[in-house]
Amino acid sequence: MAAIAQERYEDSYLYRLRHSAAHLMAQALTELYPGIKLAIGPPIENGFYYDVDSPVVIREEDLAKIEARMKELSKLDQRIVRMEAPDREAAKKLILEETTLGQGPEVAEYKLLLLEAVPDGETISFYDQQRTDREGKFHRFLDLCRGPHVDSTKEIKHFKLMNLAGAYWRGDAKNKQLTRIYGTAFETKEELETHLHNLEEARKRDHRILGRELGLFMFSPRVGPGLPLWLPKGAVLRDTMVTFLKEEQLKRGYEPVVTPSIASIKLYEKSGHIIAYRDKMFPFMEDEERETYILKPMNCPFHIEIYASQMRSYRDLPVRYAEFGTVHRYEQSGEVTGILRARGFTQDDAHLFVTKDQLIDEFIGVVDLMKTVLDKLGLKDFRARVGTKDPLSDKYVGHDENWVAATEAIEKACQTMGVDYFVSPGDAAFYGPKLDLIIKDALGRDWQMGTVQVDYNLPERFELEYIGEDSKPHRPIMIHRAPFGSLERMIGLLTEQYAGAFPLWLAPVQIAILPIADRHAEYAAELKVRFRDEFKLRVHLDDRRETLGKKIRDTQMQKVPYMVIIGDRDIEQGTVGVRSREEGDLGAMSLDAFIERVKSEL
RNA sequence: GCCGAUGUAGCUCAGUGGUAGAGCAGCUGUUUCGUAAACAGCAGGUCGCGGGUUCGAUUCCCUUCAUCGGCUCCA
Repeated sequence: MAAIAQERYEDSYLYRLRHSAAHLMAQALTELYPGIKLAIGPPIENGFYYDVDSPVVIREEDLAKIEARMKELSKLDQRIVRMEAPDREAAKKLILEETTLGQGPEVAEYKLLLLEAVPDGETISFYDQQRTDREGKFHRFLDLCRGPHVDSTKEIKHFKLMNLAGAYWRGDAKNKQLTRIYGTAFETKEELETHLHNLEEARKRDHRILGRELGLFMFSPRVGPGLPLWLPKGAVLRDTMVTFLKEEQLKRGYEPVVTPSIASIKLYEKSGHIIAYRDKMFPFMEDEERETYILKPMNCPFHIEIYASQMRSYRDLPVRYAEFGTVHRYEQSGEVTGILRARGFTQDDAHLFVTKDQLIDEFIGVVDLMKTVLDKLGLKDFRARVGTKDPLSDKYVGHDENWVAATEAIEKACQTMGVDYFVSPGDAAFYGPKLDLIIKDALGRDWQMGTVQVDYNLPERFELEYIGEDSKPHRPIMIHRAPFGSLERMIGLLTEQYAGAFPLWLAPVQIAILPIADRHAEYAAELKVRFRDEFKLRVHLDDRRETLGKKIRDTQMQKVPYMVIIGDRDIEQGTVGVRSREEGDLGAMSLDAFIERVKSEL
């Protein structure tokens, strides 16, 4: 690949511009909301934000007012000047005396905390927005900041405040929730408009909208939030994906298993989920007279029971149990997002029980399967994340030495497979480190998709064993893996990636037959049977009494890959009029030629 | 769960302190058509649910539920 030296976003003018726009917004906020406490205001991927602690509630309708004041402040052509504090004490003095603009030391609350967090030896810098008014009076807006910034507020011309959100101080839910104001800024008006236009376009690709329009899935308030109902077309899509993966897994030595949706609480006491996962579980099925049952949030304990049901020899390993297992997790109400984040979903789950010596190879095998899956689905834009333990959290189970060994195994497998990855502390499962595939949705949000997790802990808890060559019992290692992650999330994401125009092999309806007039319906119906039974294609016959133009329009909006139009000429000559979703009218061709074309694309 | 916003017909959206409209979809009839919306008529809504203010609430207020954006958390 050509090595074009590309400027990092962090080093770009745009990045500085957005950072300065955040400061400009802070200045406007300070004027409009006396007593407001500024926290942090960095540039981000598509703009910037500033977190503030406001004495009055800031509402969406206030954004226009803030924006208007920013425009005025921009035009004042304030010089943006970097200042460095010689030491911590001087910095503190500046914060208290200059950044507060006479509003009292309490407005500097967060800035003082930020100052404490600056490591020793690092330069403490401030950025000042300065101007002298007509009377010769000097004005400033000073903010503790690493920078860098643009030279004048005049440069900040093309910006827009986007939305409001609550955001916890330092990203910790235990801390106070601040008000975050998001904005975006660009160098030119055209770029800003293009960005806003792209956002509009992205909304049209939203899987929740397309899911309804294309008849894939729905939600019902009588069923409950986050519990999708799969409609016929969505169910076909699921089946298609399941069939594909089952075939791949069969080639790779997986064995199918099937397990129930609920289990006795004893199973989860044994697995440790009851402690680590309780707040994510649906309410327990409790009854004084009977045993308590739990709706399963995970499949692993069931597969473990199957493994543990008999003596295992080292000759049996690796054992690979696969199940499309439907699980239910009580996600917090604010985090349910269509089928990307549902409360009931089906994992393409499997658990591999391996010896220590097999771990790397098996892990490599899983990574290879994932590559195959991503390739088949046409997903190219993903990142691989190695999730490791957060050293500050106590939510994890298991011995440290196992965590270290498992993490090393994952990294080694990635290196062997040539997978580019990044390490992310705190993103491990509670029972072990993992490799996750991260993909962005239409709105640019990251989603964790496929996952591979090494687990030394559950075999320990369940006292799993196999008899080794030495005739002695040994503990197997488990690998949890789900190449899709879940059918729901993967289908939601694919819907957005393809804007609903699924590739031929996945499309719920592959071919629509459109008879032109009633007299062509009988022939069209025969053709439908042939497409379905002889050529094994998913076909829909549109025999409504509508004009051809109407049928074409409706079919196109349903994103069906091929339309086959049947009129007098076709019946006489044994042809079909073909229209492709992407290429439009392809004219008449023989049925054989059309089938050949379709087959070649599958 | 938390912060902000939204909730009117199946969908997209108007609208008002005096109990509601449009387009598309649906139904009926006419049209039988060659590559992105034929024509006409009809029907369809406890204005998310509950409470309050008021002579009167879909409209104002409160509560609650759901949804959307974000935070936190996750496949």
